[in-house]
Amino acid sequence: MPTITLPDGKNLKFSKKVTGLQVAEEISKSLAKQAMVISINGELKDLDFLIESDCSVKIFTAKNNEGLETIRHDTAHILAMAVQELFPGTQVTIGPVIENGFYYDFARKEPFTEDDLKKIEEKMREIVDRDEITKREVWDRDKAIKHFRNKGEIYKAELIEGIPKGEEVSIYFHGKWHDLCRGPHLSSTGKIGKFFKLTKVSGAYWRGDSKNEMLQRIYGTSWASQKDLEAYLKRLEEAEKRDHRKLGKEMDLFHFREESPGSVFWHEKGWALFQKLINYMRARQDAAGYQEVNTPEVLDRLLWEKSGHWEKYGENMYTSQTPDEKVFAIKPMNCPGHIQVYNQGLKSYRDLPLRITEFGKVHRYEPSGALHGLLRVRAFTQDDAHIFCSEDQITSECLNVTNLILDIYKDLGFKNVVLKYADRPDVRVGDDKVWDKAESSLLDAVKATKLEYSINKGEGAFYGPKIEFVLRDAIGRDWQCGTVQVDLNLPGRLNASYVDKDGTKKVPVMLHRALFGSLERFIGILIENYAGKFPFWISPLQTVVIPISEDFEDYAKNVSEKIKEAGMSSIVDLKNHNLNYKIREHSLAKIPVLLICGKKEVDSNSVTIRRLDSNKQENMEINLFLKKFSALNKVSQN
RNA sequence: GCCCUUGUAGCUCAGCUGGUAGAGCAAUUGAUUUGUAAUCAAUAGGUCCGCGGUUCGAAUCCGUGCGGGGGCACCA
Repeated sequence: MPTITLPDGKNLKFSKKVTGLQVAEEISKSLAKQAMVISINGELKDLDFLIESDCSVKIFTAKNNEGLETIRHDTAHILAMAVQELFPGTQVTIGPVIENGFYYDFARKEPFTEDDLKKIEEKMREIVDRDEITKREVWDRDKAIKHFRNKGEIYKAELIEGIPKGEEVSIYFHGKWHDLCRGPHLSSTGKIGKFFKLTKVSGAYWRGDSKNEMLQRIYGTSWASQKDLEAYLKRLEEAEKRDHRKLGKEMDLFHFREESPGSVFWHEKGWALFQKLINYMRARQDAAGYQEVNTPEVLDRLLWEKSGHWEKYGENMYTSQTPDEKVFAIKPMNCPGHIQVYNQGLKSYRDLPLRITEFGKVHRYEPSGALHGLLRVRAFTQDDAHIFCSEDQITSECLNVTNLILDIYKDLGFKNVVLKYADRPDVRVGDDKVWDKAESSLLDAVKATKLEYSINKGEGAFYGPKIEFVLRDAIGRDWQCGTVQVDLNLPGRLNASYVDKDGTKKVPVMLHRALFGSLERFIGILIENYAGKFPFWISPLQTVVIPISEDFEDYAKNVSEKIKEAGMSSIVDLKNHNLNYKIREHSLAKIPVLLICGKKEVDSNSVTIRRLDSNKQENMEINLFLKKFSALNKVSQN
């Protein structure tokens, strides 16, 4: 005689055992129709789960996340079903729900083609139409292992072997086809709907380990309605339009080429952007008490051996042998160089904290498959700094850095930032006591920001705990940029020291810190965030002056010169094209401000302003224009 | 690095089953002198990614190398 408590606190009494579906029917017919899954005391179950005793029940429809995820999970199942119907002999492995969709990994010799994807999709629709009934059975472990092994499903058999003893081995049937699965599932394949699409095929290692064989992964997306599906596909299209590789080419910012994979050839405009960011950073760091230095790009192998990089990071390092047969490495990091600068002259506790910064260009031999436009390169410029301090100064220094980072992100248009805090990994150097201190100091700094943070247990570097700064862009994507890491290792290894108050020599703590991370990467993110339409102050080409006809060329040139004198960038478009053409061209090039000069402007010593993405025209006296836009050219105006 | 896929003019792309390449835009030249998102015409432009093979003949088929793309792994 179960009594069922609903989320609103109401109780339903039943005279016998009931299924989730019956509970839904009791509430309303439409709910029963829309119901996807239920949860019993917080645990998700199938709709036909038989409720025997008192419990609290929630009923989920496609409008709930739980319902939507079940739809996706079911879509993954019918994908596997369709594949095995079309390509007998293909083994199924795992098929989880992921953000916006699902995938399923298959073991099959022949690769799936784009054409196969279409066929599979058709077959999936057919399976939905067949409306196969779902049935759940609990099997004996050994029976299940034997069953799948006999079927030739060795991966499934391996998965069952991995299920802890005592846990149920549940098998789900959709008609005759069945699969090992935890569930829950929809009551029949017809309930999934047809708002899905297979999106791509790729390789994926069995159990995510590159030592294992490679499986074929089919990705798909699945939604509660056609409208949702279309909206999602539209979002993908929008993201594609913002792709920094595409915009970089269109806007003539940079290019890549075969001779140096993963290294950027910056063009004039891209480099202007780069320089603006560096100049901005330089001013910010100056104000924050940093000293900027510059250290060699090529350093003797001996130093890298001493620092530990040769051993731990060697396979990612470029090396170079000189005619005298010495081996040098091209720096993958700036830290050893900065410690060498620190080591010049005796340091006292009065010198701490000592903040050394460098826009250092580093080279890392990244795996070819990892390269991705500006976001993952082999040569990049870090806005790197190393702060040498005492243990007591860790918290306040971390907090300084954090505040600086947040402020800088805000200036660049990113207001939504979350933190990730990572503590000691299993393999690490240093005393546990020192780790305790470092971790709590860092965590204090995290808490002091009052920002949302997550803890990544055991994900810290081998030399110390770290904070990572994740910013969210205009279309909701997350990017990891800045970082603060405590280093309990390197200063000692490279003999850094200071004389403390009591006259004894101590090893300073070193904080690694990057704000943007990599300038290259950050610019990639900026391009995508703004879709190439940068705020005025960082726009690489801020104004184009357009004379209406040849008669006004001198006037236009003069205006352009004045703009440059006022510290903004400007060109004059003297090409033999009409005004419409030029406006279109420069608008597509995402120039923020177009200035039109004709008779009217000459007569009144003015310009007519047309701003990007607006067809309003504003006439303004030249000096006023210069004054107004000079102000806009400062960061604080954004 | 691994799996799949891809490489044709400055750019975007076409080129069926093998018969030494084509469009639009851009460029150049000329005409036009233009008031807020494409004025007209002419001209020029290519080692079809590199190397090797099959073939009478390869952009096209095969092998291989390099690069790009999508994932996986990697991102101390």
